[in-house]
Amino acid sequence: MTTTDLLSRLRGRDWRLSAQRRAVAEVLVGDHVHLTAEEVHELARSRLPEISRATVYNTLNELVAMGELGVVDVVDGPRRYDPYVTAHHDHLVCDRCHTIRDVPRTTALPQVADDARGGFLVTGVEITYRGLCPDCAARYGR
Amino acid sequence: MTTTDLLSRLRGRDWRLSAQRRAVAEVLVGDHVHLTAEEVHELARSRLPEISRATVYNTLNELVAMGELGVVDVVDGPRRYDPYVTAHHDHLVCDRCHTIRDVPRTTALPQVADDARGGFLVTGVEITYRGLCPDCAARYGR
DNA sequence: TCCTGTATTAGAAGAAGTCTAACTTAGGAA
DNA sequence: TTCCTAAGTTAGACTTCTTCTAATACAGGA
Ligand SMILES: [Mn+2]
Ligand SMILES: [Mn+2]
Ligand SMILES: [Zn+2]
Ligand SMILES: [Zn+2]
Repeated sequence: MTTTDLLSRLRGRDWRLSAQRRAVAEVLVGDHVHLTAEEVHELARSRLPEISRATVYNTLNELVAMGELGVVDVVDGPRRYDPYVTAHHDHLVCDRCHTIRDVPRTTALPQVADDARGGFLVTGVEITYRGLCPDCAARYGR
Repeated sequence: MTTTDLLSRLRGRDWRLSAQRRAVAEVLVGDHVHLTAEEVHELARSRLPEISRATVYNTLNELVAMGELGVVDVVDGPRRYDPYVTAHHDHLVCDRCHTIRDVPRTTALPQVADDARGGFLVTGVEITYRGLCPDCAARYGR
């Protein structure tokens, strides 16, 4: 199953697609990618050397606000941006080296009990599994 | 049901309980509390005016490493510290004002499918519901 | 062409957390 | 008691990550 990629989705949007924004979008390709802003900047520069850090941040923030990009927060270290928003999936995060791995969401979506919701409007749910990646488990965990 | 509070749990530990550490622990009381380091510092100062920011951070980090304190990351804004570690529970986070509400974990723990785990050692799982708190929903949401 | 709002830029500024090096303290040994 | 040592504390510098600012560039419409 091929999911529509970020850049194609953006064409169908009312959003000016400048050279800078295109460079950012072109870099965020693939379903299992979790880049930092710094990595996006680095990669975008290889296409458009003069692109600035501010524009990268601006663009990433806009894409997140548009729902075209997800954010994964690793607690330690910079946020990561996830272009795979077309299907729900969860994340496995290594507590040691902060590697992220996608895992499909098999279980039914957990729900908040009505009596615990207390007027809160729930719009989404994130499941984060924590542990040690194979490398760190070998070196460290038992 | 009364859960044992942080300070009582710490007495049973091999951990020197200085005046500073006690001030931090005494402030982290209650089951539905999610304070920032800054807030902890502020409150601890009212008990022990000379306590420093470094000590507050040191103590919080140690308590987290000891498993006596949980961390909640709100994506935007500083981390929050959660003394309610005696029972698993999940969090409802307002995307607008970053208020956190505890919700009991009703559903069975989600599991990572064996074939997706790929050698990853899973030690925990966090479920975060996102949405709008009652106030923000009234002001913004539909 | 000119105008106007949007986009981009470099660098300053801000927020959050960590580190350093000096100082204090509390026990234990002598 | 006095001395010694390890652990704890402190102020403030520093790092990292992100946002802001103010100047400039650009693009599309009148
Ligand atoms: Mn992902
Ligand atoms: Mn909680
Ligand atoms: Zn790892
Ligand atoms: Zn809110």
